[in-house]
Amino acid sequence: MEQAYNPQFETKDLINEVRQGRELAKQLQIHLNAPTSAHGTREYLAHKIILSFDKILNMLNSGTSIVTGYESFASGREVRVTESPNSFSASPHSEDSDQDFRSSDSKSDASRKRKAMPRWTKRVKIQPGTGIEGSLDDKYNWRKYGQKDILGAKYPRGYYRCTHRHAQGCLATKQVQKSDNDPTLFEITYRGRHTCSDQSSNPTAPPPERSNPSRSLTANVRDHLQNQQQNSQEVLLNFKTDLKVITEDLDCHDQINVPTSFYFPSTSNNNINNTSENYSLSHFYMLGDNNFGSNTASPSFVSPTTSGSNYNLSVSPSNLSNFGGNFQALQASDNELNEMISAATSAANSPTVGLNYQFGGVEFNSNFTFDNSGFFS
DNA sequence: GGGATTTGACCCAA
DNA sequence: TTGGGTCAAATCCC
Repeated sequence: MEQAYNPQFETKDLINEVRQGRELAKQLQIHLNAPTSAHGTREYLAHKIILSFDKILNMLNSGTSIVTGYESFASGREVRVTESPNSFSASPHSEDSDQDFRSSDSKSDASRKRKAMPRWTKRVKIQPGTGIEGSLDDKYNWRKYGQKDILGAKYPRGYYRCTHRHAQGCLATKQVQKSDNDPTLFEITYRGRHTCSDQSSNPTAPPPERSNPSRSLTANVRDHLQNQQQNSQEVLLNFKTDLKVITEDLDCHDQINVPTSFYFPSTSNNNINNTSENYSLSHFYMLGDNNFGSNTASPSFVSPTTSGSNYNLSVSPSNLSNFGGNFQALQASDNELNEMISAATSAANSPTVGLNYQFGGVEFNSNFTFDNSGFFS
């Protein structure tokens, strides 16, 4: 069983705090658009917002799972990545079930080893009709070893282990569970890091995985996805070139959660007006570089395919820095806020939301701080 | 024939 | 006792 999320706060307090933070962000938005607004006022508002975020984090910090960001491979697929550094919920055989791994260690040792396995969860949304539901290609070779009907779940859970488990002793496993409410949404829980030679170039980052050509996506579909991702990254690079973020006045940069990069999804109604001094951002999503520290699980941020956001943030690049990358909060509607809180406080339904908080479709990770000096360089 | 998948049985922590 | 996780034989597929 998952370790229960233990909210040491009242949900209403958290909601109030988030709302207060949003109000502050809206005020900041107004000041950002007002040419006569004093710089000190903007800084004060930004500082208050950060304090509000810190307070929210303190409220949420009792959880066990850490949302490390989003990962996107293509339009139509959205991936939320969460990580739980230590697995306290593993079932007895989740990692040492094979005879090969039972023989050397005692069961208690194996259990401790298993509990130390890193565990993280992706939520992958796929487009219906693309034919990738069964594969959910994630670039490692997986072998299915079981399937179980889970109590209360509409769909069975599939159990996969690394194909190289026997040959190379790779202990990585994953579980694939289709969402009850949204059949296009899959929750993939990974356990253990790949130690096989088939791993990607960054063996310490949990999510990177390699395809299994024999039963995964067809080459055409995969190429299509990769091309789309590449196109997105080109957009990103263009934006990074055009946007210069000044951080010299940012006095709280050491605690600000900043994504690795920003991404404008080409399919949404974002409006990037490069011809004017300001950038009008109706959808300002974040895309990661997968190059964070070895202890983070692919802290990439992706574009959830939300649309119709009620808030259009118009900022100049220099002002952008004063908001420290958290301006996504400006786009959160009341409904979104309620959903965020609901998700963060409903451990029974979503055991991986421990430190999860989300603004306008982007989740932030309390353990994930980023020194933005040199960011966008 | 060999590797992958299916599925009923088994194990064991809660 | 229950239910999640895994085993392993049977079956499928290339």
